[in-house]
Amino acid sequence: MSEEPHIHVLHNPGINEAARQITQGVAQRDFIIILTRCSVEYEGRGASKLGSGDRLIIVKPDGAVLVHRPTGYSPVNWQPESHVINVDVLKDAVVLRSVRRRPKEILVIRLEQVYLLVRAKGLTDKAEFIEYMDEAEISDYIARHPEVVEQGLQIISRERRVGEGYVDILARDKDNNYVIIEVKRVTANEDAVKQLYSYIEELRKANPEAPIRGILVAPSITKDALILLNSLGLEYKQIDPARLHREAKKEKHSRYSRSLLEYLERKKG
Amino acid sequence: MSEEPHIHVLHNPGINEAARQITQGVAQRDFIIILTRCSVEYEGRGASKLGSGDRLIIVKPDGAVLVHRPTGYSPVNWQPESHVINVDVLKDAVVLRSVRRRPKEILVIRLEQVYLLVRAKGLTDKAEFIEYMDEAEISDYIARHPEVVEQGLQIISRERRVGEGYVDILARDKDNNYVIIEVKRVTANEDAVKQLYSYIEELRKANPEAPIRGILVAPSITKDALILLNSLGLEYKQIDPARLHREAKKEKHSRYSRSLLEYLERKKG
DNA sequence: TGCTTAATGTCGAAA
DNA sequence: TTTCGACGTTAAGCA
Repeated sequence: MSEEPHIHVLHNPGINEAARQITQGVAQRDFIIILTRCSVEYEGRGASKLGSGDRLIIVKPDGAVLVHRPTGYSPVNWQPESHVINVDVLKDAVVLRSVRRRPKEILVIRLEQVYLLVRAKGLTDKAEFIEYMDEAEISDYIARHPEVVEQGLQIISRERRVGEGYVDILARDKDNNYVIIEVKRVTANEDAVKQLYSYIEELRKANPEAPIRGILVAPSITKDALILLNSLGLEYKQIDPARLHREAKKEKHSRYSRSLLEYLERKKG
Repeated sequence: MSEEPHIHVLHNPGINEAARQITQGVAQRDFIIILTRCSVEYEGRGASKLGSGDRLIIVKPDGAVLVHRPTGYSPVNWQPESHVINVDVLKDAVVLRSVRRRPKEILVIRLEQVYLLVRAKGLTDKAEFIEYMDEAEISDYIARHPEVVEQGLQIISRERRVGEGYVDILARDKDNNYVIIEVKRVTANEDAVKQLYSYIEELRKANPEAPIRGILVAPSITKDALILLNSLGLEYKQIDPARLHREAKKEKHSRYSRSLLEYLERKKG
C-alpha cells in the first residue's frame, strides 16, 4: 500500500503568501490547485487576452498548466508542459508565467486575489488506462465469435494451463489442426511471439504428431515481432478493439456490456 | 463590485459525508473540486476503464465533468456536459454517474477515498475572451493589405463559392492574371495544396482562356506539400501571424483593434 | 524530429 | 437539428 498523499490548504492567503506557496509548490513539483480571481494573457502560435474573473488554475507536477472558467469542458488557456514556470509579485498581484519551449509560447496569469490554494504532494496513479476492452474481454469475444480470427474454428478450451502459463484460447481449425490463439490488447512485441511459441512447444511435447498452428491476435504488431513470428512459422491476425467493442455492445449477454447497461436499464425501470 | 465567492472545504470526509456534500453541490450548481482516489469507467462513443489511483475531479455548474490524472494536459476521462449527474454510496465508495444525452454517454466514477472536497459558490467570470489572428482574421488583414502577399494585387472577392468549397481570396495581379489565395494559419500540408489546386481547376472550367495563379499563404509548409505545390505550378508565400497581429494592432479600424480598444476601455472604466 | 492521421476530439457558425 | 470547418486543436504512429 502506497503512502497517502499530503495535502496542504490555504484559505484566502495574501498575495505575498500565495506567491511564496506557489513558488515552493512549483519547485517541489506539487500538484497545485488555485481558486482565484485572475486575468490571463497568452502569446505563441496564437494570442489571447482574458480580463479579470474567477477561475480554477491547475499546475501539475509535469508543468502542465490549465486555466478553467466556471463553465465549459475545455480550459480557456493552458500550457501542455512548461519548460519554465516562474512566479513574481507585481503591483499587488501574483504573476505566474509559464513558458513552453517548442513551440515557443508563453502564458501569463495575473492572480489578483486568491480564494483557495491547495498543494498536494505524493499523488500516485499507476493504473493502466484501458480503452474499449481488456485482454480478457477480447478473448471472451473471440471465444464466442472465433470467425473474427478465422472461419471454421472450433473452440476447445480457454485459459488452459500449458507449461508456465495459460493459453488464451485453444481451438481446432476446419482441417482439425490444433490452433493456439494468443490475444494482446495493444501492439504485440517479440515477447508476445515468444510466449505464443512457448505454448506451442509445450503442446508439441504432449502431442508430438499433431500439427499445431499459432495465431497472435492483436490490434498491431511491431516490425521485429512480425519478423520473428514469420521465422517461427506463426501467424498474425489483426483485430480492431473498437470494432469488437461495438459488436460486443450489440450482444445481450456479453460480459462487457453488462455493467453500464445494467445501470441504464435500472434507470428506465 | 460583485460579491466574493463562498468556498467550503472538507478534509478527508468519510464516504457518506462526501456523498452528501457532492449531492448537494451538484444540486446547487456549485463548482466542485475533488482530490480523491478513484476508479473510472466510461461508455459512449468509445469506452474505457481506469483502475484505482489519485486524481482530481472537477464538476462544473453546467455539468461539465473532468477527471485529471497527476500528469498531462488532457483529462483522462470527461463529460463536456451532463444531462444528469447522480451520486450514490455503494460498497464503501461514492459512485458519481454523469450521463450525457446526445450522444448517449455515461461516465462512472467510483470514489474510494476523498482527500479533499471543495464546493465553490458564486464564482463569477464575465470577462470576454479575445483571440487574435484566427484564419478569418488573417484573411481579413490580407484583403485589406494585399501587399503583404504581393505588390499590385487587386482584390476581386472574398469567400467566393467555387465547386465544393470557398476561395479565401480571389484577386488580380498587376498583369491582370487571376490569383487565388488560400490562407492557412498553421503549417500548410498537402491537403492545403490540393484544396488550392481544386479551386484553380474549378475556376479554369469557367475561364479556360485566362491565366490563373494560385498562392498558398501560411506561416510554414511541409516538405511534401512544397514539392507538390511546385509540381503543380503553384506558389507559396510565407507570412508571420504574430507580425500581422502586431501590424493589425496599429490599425484603427481592424476587427482586432476594435475589440482590444473595447477591452482597454472597460479596464479603464 | 518532422509529418500524417485519428479523435469519446470540441466548438461555433451556417444551412 | 445536422453539417461543416477551424482549432494555440491534441495525441499517437511512423519515417
